[in-house]
Amino acid sequence: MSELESVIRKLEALDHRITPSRVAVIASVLAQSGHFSVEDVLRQARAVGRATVFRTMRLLTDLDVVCRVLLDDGSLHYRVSRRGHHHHLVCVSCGNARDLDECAVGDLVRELAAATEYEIEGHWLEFYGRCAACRSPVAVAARA
Amino acid sequence: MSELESVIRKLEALDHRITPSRVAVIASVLAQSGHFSVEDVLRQARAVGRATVFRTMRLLTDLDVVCRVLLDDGSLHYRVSRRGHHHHLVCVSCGNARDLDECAVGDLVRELAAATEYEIEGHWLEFYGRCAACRSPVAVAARA
DNA sequence: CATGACAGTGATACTTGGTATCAGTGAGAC
DNA sequence: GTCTCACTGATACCAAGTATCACTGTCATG
Repeated sequence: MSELESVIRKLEALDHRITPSRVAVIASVLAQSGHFSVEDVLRQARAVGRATVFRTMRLLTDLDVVCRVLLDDGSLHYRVSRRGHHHHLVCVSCGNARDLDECAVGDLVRELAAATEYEIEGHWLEFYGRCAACRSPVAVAARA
Repeated sequence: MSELESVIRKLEALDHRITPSRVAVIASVLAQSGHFSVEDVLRQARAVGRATVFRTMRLLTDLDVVCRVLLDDGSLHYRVSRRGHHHHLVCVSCGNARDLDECAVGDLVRELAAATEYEIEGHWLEFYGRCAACRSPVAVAARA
């Protein structure tokens, strides 16, 4: 079963209709490498209305098909989500994002809950850095 | 020395002028309890132009007088910053934010850097939860 | 088949949060 | 006095996202 089909099954399972517009958006999303903005999807699925793209992105977010990535300039991007709760490490130079295998703040959340009497419901964690490729002398020279 | 004076000194030290508009914005910022939006400041310093408020907020952010707080609805707020790098725990019910004493992901950053060959430059970490007051039966009953 | 309900649609107007522009102002240097 | 220049407010603008609305395709029912 292709990824596209599997997303479509998810939609069907929740009584959402499978429409050409939705398929176009989903296909465009799945074709993205790394993280992408709604604009990227809009550009690739020109036939689909702006509102529909936003609506479909929200649907996909609710279905955990994509997750949101907060860039260090404050802009919101998306990324195909192939696992559950996790965090991202975003290269500020080339823009690539990689998923971190597990959520490393679970212990922290428990400690915090005990220390503060808050009931902790969620958290945002993103790391920003420079990937190996962007740190290599070649890349550095090319940028200069 | 009042907090206001101390902020003014910081500005002076960096050759920024002390103007009535800036003083009004800074006073309004310092008067806020917890986190606040630019709109809150605009509302309290009506005589000051919109652009100037935004400009001054950026100045204060650069000077570490305030820090930015990302709310769980994605909106950006500010908070008077009385220490260095730290994170926030925001109550999703009453909106109060508290500072966490230290950045708990320092070790994590070092581990990550070793594991991924990224040079890690920064991170965003915010926790969302429900504070003790908002979890108390009285508060729960009052909300119902 | 008719028809009615309704999820979904695209165009478009709007809102929100923030930035760019620009002519004007006031304080200090000379 | 006058020149410079940081700073100002008004305003136009921009990007991202949402609300509205008339329309469409699908499906269940009579």
